[in-house]
Amino acid sequence: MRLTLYSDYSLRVLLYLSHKEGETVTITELADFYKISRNHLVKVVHNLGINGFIATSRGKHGGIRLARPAHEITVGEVVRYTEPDFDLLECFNPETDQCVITNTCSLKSMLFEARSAFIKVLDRYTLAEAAAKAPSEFRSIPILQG
Amino acid sequence: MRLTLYSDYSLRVLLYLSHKEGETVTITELADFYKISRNHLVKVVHNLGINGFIATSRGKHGGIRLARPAHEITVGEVVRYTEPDFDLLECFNPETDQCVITNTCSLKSMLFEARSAFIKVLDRYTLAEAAAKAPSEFRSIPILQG
DNA sequence: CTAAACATTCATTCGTAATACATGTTATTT
DNA sequence: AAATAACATGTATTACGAATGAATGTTTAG
Repeated sequence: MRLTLYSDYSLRVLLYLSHKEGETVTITELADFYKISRNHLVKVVHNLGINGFIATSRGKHGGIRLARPAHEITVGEVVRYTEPDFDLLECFNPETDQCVITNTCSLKSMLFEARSAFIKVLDRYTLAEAAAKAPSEFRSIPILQG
Repeated sequence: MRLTLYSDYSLRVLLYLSHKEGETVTITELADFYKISRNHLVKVVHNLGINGFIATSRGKHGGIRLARPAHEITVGEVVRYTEPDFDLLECFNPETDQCVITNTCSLKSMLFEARSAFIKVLDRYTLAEAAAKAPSEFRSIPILQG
């Protein structure tokens, strides 16, 4: 279970902008700071603009900045717009589901509930909080690797 | 955000065995019932055996059956053993993390908490419950597709 | 001894995330 | 008006790992 690097990069861009709220930042500056592919960031920034998280301006002295205050944008909201999907099981997508027991097993609703719990946590946190130093780690339940 | 088909198939195998608790079932029977690749199931079953979820017996009249009662095996436990990892962000794996802000941002702890909430829900449900008909859907928080 | 079953390893396919590239559009500056 | 610096947008390529396939080994019942 992973988020895409795309979501990861999207959050990093918004975090950087949160630190410099109000200022205009260029993609090149972001790529240099994070030491990641400028080409990939181009797409990430483009998408963030389309979804209204950032305001973009072209031309000389152009760049990007947060379109809304950092304390009004939740992490959950961002992730919902950047992840391609949240289809945990085959049966989550009725278009492609071919499982023969979809109608008689309740795994789907269990995973639905788990997914909701996941998103709910992320909806409680804003970019402003994420940009602050981590207060502690919430890893109360250890994850075992198979 | 997805689980692997491998985890999906693992759960399906255990669900089938839950329905036939005590009986011995062959991989071929499972593949026929679910109409999925027998080769893939071979691996799934092998892994479930290694991790103690099922008891396997070779030779004529061999097969597999649950190694523990269905009501004692939680969905969360299974998923933890079948998913390759739960590394939601690059910074989740210190071995490969190259993010330059890992130490000053708190996204990691937020995602940790969300992940714990996710697993916690799945730890509440057993295979016995999953094998029963779904009572309802818990989809309280709608997921938007980017 | 044979057949039926799982055990185990290796090889291949395939989807898609990740990346790279090329060209277009806009706006500022001189 | 021209040059430049920035984002916009679409296309192509690469790379990784999940998914699948195949082959051989081992065990057990009859």
